[in-house]
Amino acid sequence: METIYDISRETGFSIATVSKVINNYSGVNEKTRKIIKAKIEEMGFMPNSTARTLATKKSWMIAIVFEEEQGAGIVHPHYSNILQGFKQTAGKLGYDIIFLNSFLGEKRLSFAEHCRFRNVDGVLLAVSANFTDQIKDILDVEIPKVSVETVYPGVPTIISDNKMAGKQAMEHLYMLGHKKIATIAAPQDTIAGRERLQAYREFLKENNLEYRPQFCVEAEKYNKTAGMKAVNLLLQQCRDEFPTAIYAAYDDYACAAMEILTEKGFKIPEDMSIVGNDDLPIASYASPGITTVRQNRDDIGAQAAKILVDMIEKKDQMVYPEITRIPTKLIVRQTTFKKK
Amino acid sequence: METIYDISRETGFSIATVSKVINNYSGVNEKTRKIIKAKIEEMGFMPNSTARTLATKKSWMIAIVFEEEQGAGIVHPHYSNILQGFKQTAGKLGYDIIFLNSFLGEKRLSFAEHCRFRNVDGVLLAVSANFTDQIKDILDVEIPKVSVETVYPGVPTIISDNKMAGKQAMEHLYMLGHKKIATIAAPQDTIAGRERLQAYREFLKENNLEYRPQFCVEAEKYNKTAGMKAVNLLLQQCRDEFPTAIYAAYDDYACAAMEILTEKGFKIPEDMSIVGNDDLPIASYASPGITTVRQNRDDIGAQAAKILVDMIEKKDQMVYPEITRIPTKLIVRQTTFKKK
DNA sequence: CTGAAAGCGCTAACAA
DNA sequence: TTGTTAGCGCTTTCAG
Repeated sequence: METIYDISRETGFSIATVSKVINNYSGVNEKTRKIIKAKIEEMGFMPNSTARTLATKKSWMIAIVFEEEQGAGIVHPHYSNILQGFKQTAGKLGYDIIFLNSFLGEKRLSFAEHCRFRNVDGVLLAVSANFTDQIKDILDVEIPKVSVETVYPGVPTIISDNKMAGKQAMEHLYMLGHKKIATIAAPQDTIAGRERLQAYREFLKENNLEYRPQFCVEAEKYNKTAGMKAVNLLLQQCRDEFPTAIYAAYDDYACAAMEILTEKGFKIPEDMSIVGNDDLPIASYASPGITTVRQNRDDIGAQAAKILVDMIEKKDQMVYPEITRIPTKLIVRQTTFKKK
Repeated sequence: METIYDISRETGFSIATVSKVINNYSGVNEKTRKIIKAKIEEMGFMPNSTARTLATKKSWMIAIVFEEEQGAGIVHPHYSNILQGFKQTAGKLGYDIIFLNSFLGEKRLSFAEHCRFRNVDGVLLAVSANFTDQIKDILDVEIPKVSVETVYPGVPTIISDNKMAGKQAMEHLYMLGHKKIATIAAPQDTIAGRERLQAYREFLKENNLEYRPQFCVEAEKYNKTAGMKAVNLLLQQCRDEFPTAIYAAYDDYACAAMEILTEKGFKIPEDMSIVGNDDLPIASYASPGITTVRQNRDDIGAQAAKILVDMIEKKDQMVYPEITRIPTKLIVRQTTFKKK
């Protein structure tokens, strides 16, 4: 592998000057710059990031922390899409992404230790609230970090505007003429869950619609099984008077509702309108396609990258927004119906 | 940040001895080892991987190359699950995963250049055939690499046993009494597509079932839209005589078939049995759940990691299997039915 | 505008 | 068993 010494030797200039042209520094004669650049090209020289990092204390690497549980982390479409957006803009800003393992060889390593070991410049926290225990050591380390999905004190968080999401879903249903709208809420120990439910209640109030407790159930988890349970409970609670529409605060719940209702002889959307939330792949795969509120995951990732890089590069103590909201968007498909 | 110099100063031993205990080398008095270890613990010292890499030429990093197109790469459940498996076993073997960008700052960088820049020890190619152009420069670089999904000459490939998959699907259908089995083949410019179709034809032959060309269509891509097109073509071709079962070589096609057939008044599985392939999330989400052949992605990832690390660590020119097959498994759900 | 030299933190001969 | 020393490839003062 060529080094700056090779370039130096071949061109007759010192390694210092070579280094200067590599880094596009000023204070180099245009002529010598040309010569050196040509030689670099000719020899196919590529700088060594390791040596550079050792000298500058800057690795141009961002660590990313995921959960490693079944169905979560990188294999979940929500996170992988955020990562995609993050990676792309971080890349354009010059940073590569490194995945932190909780192992270093056979030895267990905390995420914080691992960050130090690898000299990463920043970290992206992409974990749900119930993973907090395993990353809390990282919260104390002084390195810049941002979070998506879960809010940690002192860590700028980039997250969907869940209130907007809930409102968009409700507004759509209301515009279609629905007044008796039930909801399957997401777990209330997550922000998304709380805010979507809050939006539901606020919408009712603002539009002088009655809030009926029996129209409101909470799923225990973000998955279809929990959704099934919640739907069954809802149906049981509403035996006397059915809603005409459901705002399912997570697409899996919408999916569960469709399945159960269809089985019970309901026609979707004629007998029951359903709006999901998130626009997971299943929403468009399902038949009929599920009307839902899309999270702009690309943008969440992109904003997270931008803010993180800002934090890394502007060492000055400027303050970063504790929480950045990314707008959501209603996607109308076939599970919602104009009430006659 | 503490360095070995700090440990050296505090304990009175030289940095060489400190280094030796850090690396668990022999030739250090047990007593001094204890002392040094204690001090390391006390000061919370953590070695600096950058300095280590510079000195040893080994980064303990594996690069991973993904496609960056819509719906492919990391956001596709197939790849993200493989990555999950890969990451886990690579991690236990001491390696971290780094994502290569095609950018270094504003400058475009080839994957090969990027590998050199980052001093990675090996690379995992996780791309489909139609991405070959963009990675072919990496094929020439001398660094160890493995591939999943696509076969490149000279690169050990770890991939599902697609023949087994096709056979398992067909056998299941045959055992249920089906003789008129159609197939929706996956693109024939991919190995998976070719092998699954081959298995279909071989199965027919081995069991003296007639091969009818009109029972066999090929989708253009690995997605639902292509599946829809293929299914419509199939139905058109079979107007005279319908099959009683379909082997859809990709779950999206199975999904498409279900949707179209249901709409046309078929009852699934009573009127038509369907077996998919891959066990993507949609297969279990769908209602009825799709019987399919599962790819063991965890294992693909794990094997890939093992082989790659072997290649990295055993410099000797031992030969690695050009292609490693990972067994598949039939997952019976509700879209297959015993023919009366 | 150019270059000499120190240093980033660690490893690995080689001496002692 | 321990320590000295010379790098690894690059950046960065500071002289010239």
